[in-house]
Amino acid sequence: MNSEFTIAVHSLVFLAYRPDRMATSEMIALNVNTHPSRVRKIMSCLRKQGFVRTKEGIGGGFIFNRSPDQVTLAEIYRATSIGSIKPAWCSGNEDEDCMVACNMAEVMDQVFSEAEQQLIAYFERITVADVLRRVQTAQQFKN
Amino acid sequence: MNSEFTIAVHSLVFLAYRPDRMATSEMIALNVNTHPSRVRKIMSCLRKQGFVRTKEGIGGGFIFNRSPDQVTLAEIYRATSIGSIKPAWCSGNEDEDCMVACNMAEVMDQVFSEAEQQLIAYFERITVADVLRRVQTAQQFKN
DNA sequence: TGCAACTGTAACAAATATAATAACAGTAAG
DNA sequence: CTTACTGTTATTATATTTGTTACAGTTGCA
Ligand code: FES
Ligand code: FES
Repeated sequence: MNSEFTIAVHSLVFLAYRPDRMATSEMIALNVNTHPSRVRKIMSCLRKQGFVRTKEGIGGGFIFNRSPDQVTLAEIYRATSIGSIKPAWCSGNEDEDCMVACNMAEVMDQVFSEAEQQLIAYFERITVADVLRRVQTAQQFKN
Repeated sequence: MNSEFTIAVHSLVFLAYRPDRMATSEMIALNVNTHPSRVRKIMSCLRKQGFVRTKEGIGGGFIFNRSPDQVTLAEIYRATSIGSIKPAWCSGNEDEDCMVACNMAEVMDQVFSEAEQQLIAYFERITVADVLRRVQTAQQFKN
């Protein structure tokens, strides 16, 4: 899995945390620890799916467009990283004269696809608000 | 996830498929479609965990050391790829003066770790023998 | 005993994927 | 009309993954 999912979740949690639920790509990038351009790219994706809206021009930025306790990690995963648990590399060889060589790629495809469904089912149970609460809990344990 | 898990599963299914449950790294590599050296590296790992035993020297190779219907994908995953669903890149920054920046990495760690448990729970339900059966089924649908 | 066919392991090279950065057009506020 | 922002693409740097080579160690067998 690449880290777009992580960045998307972090960005939304950060927005949820802000009183006005708004921040610029620069502020988010600083918080997430990456480049503003990368944030914009991923947020642009989240905008197209309705998670956030954007305001261009001066005083603009990204604005959380839904309720943090309604947005699940499953939705974010689907929006940013669907298919990413399956490795790009596939085993086997269709030209080989062996049932295993010819069909393993397809079977592993099924397996990874079902595995991803399990993952999504788990993410379904966690909202952005939950993650923010976990952050608060983690913070408390430091004090 | 890198593809060591895929290669390990494929190799064991291939061994299970063979009447004598034995094959050399060259035969496996041809079937899997990779380099014999890569197969040896991964099989060496499986040997240390008792999935296979090896015979060096002439007429040697890798031998399935357990019953294919007793070996689950969960065990293979744990042996080869534990921790790999979590991306290496971590968001946040401990030095930042923000609760979210400081704790997201830890929280996402938890989330990915729990997600991986779900994945493993699913893999627990699939054996090498099951995968071989799926291969056979996939083959039938081609005829 | 010596050759041939294997595994075990490490080192290196090539290919690919990921992340960072730069650049610039478009937009809105003031 | 300038400033602060997003949107998007292109490029570069870095990290990861895969392929390949090399060679020592092991075993069977003529
Ligand atoms: S920016 Fe990569 S999936 Fe949206
Ligand atoms: S060879 Fe990579 S985990 Fe075993």
